[in-house]
Amino acid sequence: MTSEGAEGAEGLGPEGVEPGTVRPGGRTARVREAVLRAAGDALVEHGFDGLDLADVARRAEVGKTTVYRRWSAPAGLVADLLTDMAEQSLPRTDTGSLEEDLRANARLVVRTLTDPRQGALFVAVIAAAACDPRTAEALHRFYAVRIGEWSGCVEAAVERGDLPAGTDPGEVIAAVSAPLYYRLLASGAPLDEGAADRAAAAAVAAARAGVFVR
Amino acid sequence: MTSEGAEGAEGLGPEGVEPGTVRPGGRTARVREAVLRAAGDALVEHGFDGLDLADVARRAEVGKTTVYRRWSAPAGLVADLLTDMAEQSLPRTDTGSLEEDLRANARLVVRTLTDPRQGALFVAVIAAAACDPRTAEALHRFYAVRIGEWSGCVEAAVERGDLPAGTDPGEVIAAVSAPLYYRLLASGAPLDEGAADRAAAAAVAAARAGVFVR
DNA sequence: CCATAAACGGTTCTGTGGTTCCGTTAAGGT
DNA sequence: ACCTTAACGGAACCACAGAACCGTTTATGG
Repeated sequence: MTSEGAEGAEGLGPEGVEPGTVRPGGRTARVREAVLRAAGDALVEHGFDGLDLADVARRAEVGKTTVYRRWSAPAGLVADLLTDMAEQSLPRTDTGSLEEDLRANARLVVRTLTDPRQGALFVAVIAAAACDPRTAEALHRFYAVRIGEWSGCVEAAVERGDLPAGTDPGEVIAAVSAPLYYRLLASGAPLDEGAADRAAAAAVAAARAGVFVR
Repeated sequence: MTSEGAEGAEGLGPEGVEPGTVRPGGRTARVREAVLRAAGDALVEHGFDGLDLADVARRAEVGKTTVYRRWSAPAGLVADLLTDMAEQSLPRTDTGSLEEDLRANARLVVRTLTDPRQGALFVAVIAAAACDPRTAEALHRFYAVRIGEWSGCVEAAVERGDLPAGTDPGEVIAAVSAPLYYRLLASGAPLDEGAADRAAAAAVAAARAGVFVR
């Protein structure tokens, strides 16, 4: 600390830069990975409101100071977890039939949401997003990625004249997921294969009717 | 309390009965009302994770001991708030046209969810439900009531042959709300009148196609 | 109208979630 | 290979959410 000219030193900004941004390699990356995995486990077990950062630190075998310093609040940790989840994408099916593709998508969503681990994780993550704007932002990005991944099969359907020209692919994909999430979060109606197939069929019917034409 | 034969007295169960159940009149009812109102305000302002029971007590001008005793955890308070919300229902429209009715419903939902107070309240309440099973239960009951209230117009449409026989009214109503809640909670897509009208149109198209026939 | 105890409410106490401090380890530039 | 300092980690510390205690108010049955 001998020759700093402008900002940075002490007392000027509340914090210089986010920790983990200047030296993101080696140890830092390893810590992040371990903490995010531990956070996922903790969320599955205790839900969002039961998320204890000290517990996460213990699971990750990391000092709790580190967790508090890098992610401050529970919501921040979940937000980071979400950006991580958005990166690891699963490949979509492409059968050449819109019904089939959307049904496959719907069933995948149901399988995910009813899976003991994944389902609990999604519920917790959505709870977190409903509590914190920055986490909500991260969640929106996550779904934008997921919707983008599956838009292809709708675009193909439009291409081959199976759907009206100008149909918004994202709207169609979202229309498939929406009823399933509504069951999960709001109505509590059962999430089974029948629900999945109905969701897909409803989206197809609406799309064919031109409801999603921009 | 002179001649109770079996349970009740002391030391048997951890707590005899829930406070507020034996003498629900007068003061108790007044307190409940004030606390629920205050809880609503607090939820709107700070969200579910920022819900502080002491703060609620202060707003309601009630001892914080009372709040802790009667509702124990924040989630319990929200659950009670939800049963209260389920009771005050708004009347639905009945224009005689399925499209019109569903569009009115969709627009009402959008108006509710985008209203600064109501919207925040719903988000907070859903967050609470995503954190606690008993609150989730209360939320499911709430939506069962709301869906039941609007089922009439679908039943009428079936009656007059506007929809296939055997169409499940609840499914149709849920199909209207689902995309709107999906936007609110998951995708973050804008919640405007266009979205409402599309949601209603999609539900109608799917229902006409017989997707919701039991 | 009175007696009983249900429910309320102020105060005090405590466990713990989160912060601060400071020494140690190891990225990353030269 | 070496030096600077970003980032980690243990320990002591603190504020406050939530429980426990006990006296006061007031529903409710007779």
